[in-house]
Amino acid sequence: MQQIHNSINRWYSRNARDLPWRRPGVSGWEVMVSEFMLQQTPVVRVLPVYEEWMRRWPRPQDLAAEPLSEALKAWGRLGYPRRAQRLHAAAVEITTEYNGEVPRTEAELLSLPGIGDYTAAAIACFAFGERTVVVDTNIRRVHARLFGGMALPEPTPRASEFARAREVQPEEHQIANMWNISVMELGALVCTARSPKCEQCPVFEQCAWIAAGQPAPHYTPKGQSWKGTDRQIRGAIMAILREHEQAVPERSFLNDLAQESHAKYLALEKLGSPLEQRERALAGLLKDGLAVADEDGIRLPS
DNA sequence: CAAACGTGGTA
DNA sequence: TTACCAAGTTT
Repeated sequence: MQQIHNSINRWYSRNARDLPWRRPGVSGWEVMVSEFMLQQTPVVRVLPVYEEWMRRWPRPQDLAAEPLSEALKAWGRLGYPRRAQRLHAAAVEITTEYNGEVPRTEAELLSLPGIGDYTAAAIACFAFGERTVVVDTNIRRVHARLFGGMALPEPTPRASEFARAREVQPEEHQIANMWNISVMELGALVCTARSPKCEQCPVFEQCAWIAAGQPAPHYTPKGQSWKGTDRQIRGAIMAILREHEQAVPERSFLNDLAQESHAKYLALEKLGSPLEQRERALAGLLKDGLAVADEDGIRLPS
């Protein structure tokens, strides 16, 4: 096992990407912002938004002082705007409850909005050097192959996976912390979901999946639906709201846009979604607090 | 616990 | 072109 630890950590030291949130001396806030943005989102899309975000709001209290609408606009097209909402809410809580300092323990981090098991462990480890067991989709996949001999991990994480993740960790604190990021990076760059680059893998010789003859996945991925979903309509509505400083009349979203041909709302018009669905999507955004309604119409929340 | 939640690149 | 996938969290 120690050989595997050494191989992957050595691989990381030579192959790790130079990312802004990995620079020596980064603040807890920098790591935290990166982790929020990286949830379900590729690094290349995060980079430009992250740079502008940190330039504008270098501390939690800087973001906390802004209305939510500014955070949602700066979030742009990163996706899952509720992450921006929760990051803003977390910044407010850090400002009021933690004197503007990002907490360093997993338990405290876990209590903040938008921070679950993975993000709490990641911030505690990467920003503060706390000893944690980080388990993300990359690490789950590497473990499934290297130790489990399977092509992919189970669709939903099992308790046994977390137990195994703890068991395979190096004993020494510093080595274990590097192991967290090393395995994650290996999964992101080499042990990828589709067409893994096994010829580049530092633990090819020890891999249980290779030894088993690279068996195919024992299940077929469920797939994420998108076309014609409420999510698509919500995204289109949010895109419109981000572009309008003033409230947008509610009827602009609910009328038969195809016939009225409002050029401004082309994004919704092209979707040709049923009225009922547009109503449901808008109601969902209002319920989630990602949009608000007043006498003038719909706008981003202050 | 399954489902909902955005977006754009890649095969 | 369709489908998968990317540093998950919440309900």
